[in-house]
Amino acid sequence: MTRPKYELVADELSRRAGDLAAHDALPSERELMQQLGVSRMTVRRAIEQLVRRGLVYQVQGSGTFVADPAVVTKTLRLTSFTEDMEQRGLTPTTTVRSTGSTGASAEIARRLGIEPGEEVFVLERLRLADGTPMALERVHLPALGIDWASVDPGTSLYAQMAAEGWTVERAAQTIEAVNLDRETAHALDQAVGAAALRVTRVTYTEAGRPVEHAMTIYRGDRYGYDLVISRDAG
Amino acid sequence: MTRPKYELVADELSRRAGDLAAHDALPSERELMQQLGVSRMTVRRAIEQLVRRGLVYQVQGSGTFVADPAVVTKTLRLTSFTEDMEQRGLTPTTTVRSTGSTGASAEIARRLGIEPGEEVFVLERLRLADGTPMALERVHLPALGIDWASVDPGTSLYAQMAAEGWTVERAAQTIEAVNLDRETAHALDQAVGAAALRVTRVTYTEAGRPVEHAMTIYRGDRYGYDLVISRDAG
DNA sequence: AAGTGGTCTAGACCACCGC
DNA sequence: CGGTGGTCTAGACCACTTC
Repeated sequence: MTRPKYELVADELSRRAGDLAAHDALPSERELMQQLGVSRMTVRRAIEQLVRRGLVYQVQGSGTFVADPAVVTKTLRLTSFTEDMEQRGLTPTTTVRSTGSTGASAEIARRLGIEPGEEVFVLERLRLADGTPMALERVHLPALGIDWASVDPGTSLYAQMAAEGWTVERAAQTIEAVNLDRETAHALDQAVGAAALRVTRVTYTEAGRPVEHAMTIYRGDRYGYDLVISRDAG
Repeated sequence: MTRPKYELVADELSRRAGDLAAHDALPSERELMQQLGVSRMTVRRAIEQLVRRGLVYQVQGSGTFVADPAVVTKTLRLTSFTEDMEQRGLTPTTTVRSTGSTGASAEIARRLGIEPGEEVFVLERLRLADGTPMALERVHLPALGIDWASVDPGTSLYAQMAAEGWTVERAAQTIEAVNLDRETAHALDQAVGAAALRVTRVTYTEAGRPVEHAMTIYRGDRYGYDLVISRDAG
């Protein structure tokens, strides 16, 4: 399975765009076909990727131009805590506070698309970055045919699911601001009442099957949520 | 300018998917070409849109299937406060607290890609939903050749910019949790120290030109930030 | 009028799935 | 093996910008 041609073309164009100044024009699509020896559709598909990354922009009747690099390419991606921290240059670690099984509450069952009372695996983990507590996370996992009790809860859950054929693809999140209660404040080494971000996430496979419900409390003084959004909806 | 054919096909397929159950298969691409009298590329382009919206998913060698509808299609879009509230079934209003011009601070200048001290228009607005204060917003606008002082600050700034040829396309946001200070708490009718969301946004045109810097404080007890994100980066 | 991106066609071959 | 989606070609015409 070699890389498709349009990705190679995208790489090449990405390199060229890097050598140009903002708002400089790239060669026209027809010129690129000849230079690179590919069809126009392949050129267009490559450019389409760069447009989505915010690297170039197109103007009908005029041309394709290098975008101003200020926005960077920090597109919104579904990432794990581990990836997230590593991207910030921090070393992530995890302390497991508790594990176990329970019957799903009405709320959790609704969000996971299962019946209330159905068995779910519950996991509470403290997430640290460079040894400092950053977040407290409570995860609910449906059975999925996985023996969660025998899985090391300190490792990546996504990797475990992937090994069993469940590939996460999409997540719906709600971000809220909350004041820390006594217990959570203590776990995060914060003052009671300090502001924190509560992120509630339901993760889905490509087919829309919910495979994880997670509620995470992030320290407000150490964590911010960065995202780039665009006007169209795809 | 009629709607392109692939959008009509996407509409038709969207209708059909609605009549099917989750995980039912759509007709194959080759069958759809014949049924709809279009080429395969047009069919694929239509399906591509539906995949991005999370409505269907494709499995190579197998087929195209209706996704489980639980995720909804609430994709992340760049919206205004007005659109946002209306989507939640609330009536948005705005109170302008102050307007004026000033020299850009180093931080604001950096983010807007202008020189420190360069003139920016500053606008502070209280945003209400059904009469209840929801957010306090401080906006910094670069000149852009627009006479901001003569613009009604209670209306949509994006609409004003669009009228002058500046189309917003993308925004970078940082979401943080903060405890309300005395002044802001008073404006939002909240207790001092209550948790709130601080959203700092820089808005860009498609070409990457910054056209707005906004810092908005949302009441934590009345506002949550919903978003759907996917694994790939485009 | 010439050149650009936007849409669309009619083919082809490849990689993968399920029988 | 046949059928599926994934990639790719070589054309064509349209809508738009620029001169």
